[in-house]
Amino acid sequence: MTEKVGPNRRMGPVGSEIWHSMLDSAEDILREEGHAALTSRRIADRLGVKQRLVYYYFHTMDDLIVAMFRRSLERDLARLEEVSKAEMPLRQLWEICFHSHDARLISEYMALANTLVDLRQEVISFIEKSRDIQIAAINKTADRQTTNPKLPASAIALMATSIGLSLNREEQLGVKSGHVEAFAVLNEFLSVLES
Amino acid sequence: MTEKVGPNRRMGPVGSEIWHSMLDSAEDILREEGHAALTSRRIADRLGVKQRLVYYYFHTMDDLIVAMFRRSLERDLARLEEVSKAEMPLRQLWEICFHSHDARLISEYMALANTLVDLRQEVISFIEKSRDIQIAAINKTADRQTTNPKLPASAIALMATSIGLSLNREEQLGVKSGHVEAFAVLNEFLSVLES
DNA sequence: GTCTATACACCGATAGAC
DNA sequence: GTCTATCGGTGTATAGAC
Repeated sequence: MTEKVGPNRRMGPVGSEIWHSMLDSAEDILREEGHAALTSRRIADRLGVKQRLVYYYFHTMDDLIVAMFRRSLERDLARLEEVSKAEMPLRQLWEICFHSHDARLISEYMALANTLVDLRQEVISFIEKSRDIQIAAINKTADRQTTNPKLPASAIALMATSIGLSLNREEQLGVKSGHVEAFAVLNEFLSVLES
Repeated sequence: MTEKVGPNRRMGPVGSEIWHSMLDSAEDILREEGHAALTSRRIADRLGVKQRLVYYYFHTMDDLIVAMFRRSLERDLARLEEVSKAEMPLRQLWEICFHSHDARLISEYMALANTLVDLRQEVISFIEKSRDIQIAAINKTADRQTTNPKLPASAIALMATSIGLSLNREEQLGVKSGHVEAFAVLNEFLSVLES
């Protein structure tokens, strides 16, 4: 599993225990201290190892960031797919969308994606895949919709996700205006689709 | 207008021409190259002056960032207030929300606000003020709403802004799923409120 | 697998001259 | 108002030993 990179640079195995530990630490740093603190030295410090070791497991810091995002992306998609097998999955999907994501982490990834091309590709891929899962779930309940005219499933998926993101973000910031009201609207809509 | 800071540090006038030029450059850098490139040296380079001068006009880089955000915040709020004087301002408000903001710049500010306390305060203030303006505008058209039950203005404001943000961001990323459909839904809703 | 040691670039911030 | 000069710190990434 070891791999060569530079002229004299060996690489460690992908997916090993310490490989995961490093991504765990990186994620904690990104969430707790932000992108400016996400450095190879601080990751190593958290684990009690030397900085050099980070570069044994990841070619560059950019690669580490992409690997970190892709790992959580795969976990999230697996969860969405699992939940959407249920008879009436919309409420659970909404719970995942709203509760299981850290708004701060998301905003850090979004900013990083502006300059990191490979990460941007992963972000796009995640949005498209999760939307497809949501659309399929919403379509299961299409005949229960009472709005006139009926709303396309893709529009519902996009709008619900958008609102979830903002509610999440604003709650973390401490903004409250409109939140109770928006929750009520969404709850009513969900009740119509899933008794 | 000059002001003292450290023991031997003079400060330049706030609001002068070069003060604005520096914020303009900073904004360009943030939009085009991201937060990692937003340094005093690069700002100076863009203007053809020396790095030291940036610290003549701003105490710290954090102060510069806050000043930069506050300046655009004030411009935006003034525009929102101006537009909302119209008889039927909702379409114009929506246009501003959707078209006049650079999604990339917003995401950089959001990430910076995670770690920069003063910036976070400005962001919160902006969200609350702009929401209040929107709510007032929506309330003007309350009697035209046909949904049952009627949606609270604060919920409409939050939801519309959220969807606008996401549409904007996703269009810039290149994601298309659900966009045409969501636009149609919003357009229909706007048509009901403003013939 | 983990380490020491190191090259080299860049950053924030300041003192003080012109 | 703008400059030269500089300090101390931190970052990425590599070579090569144990």
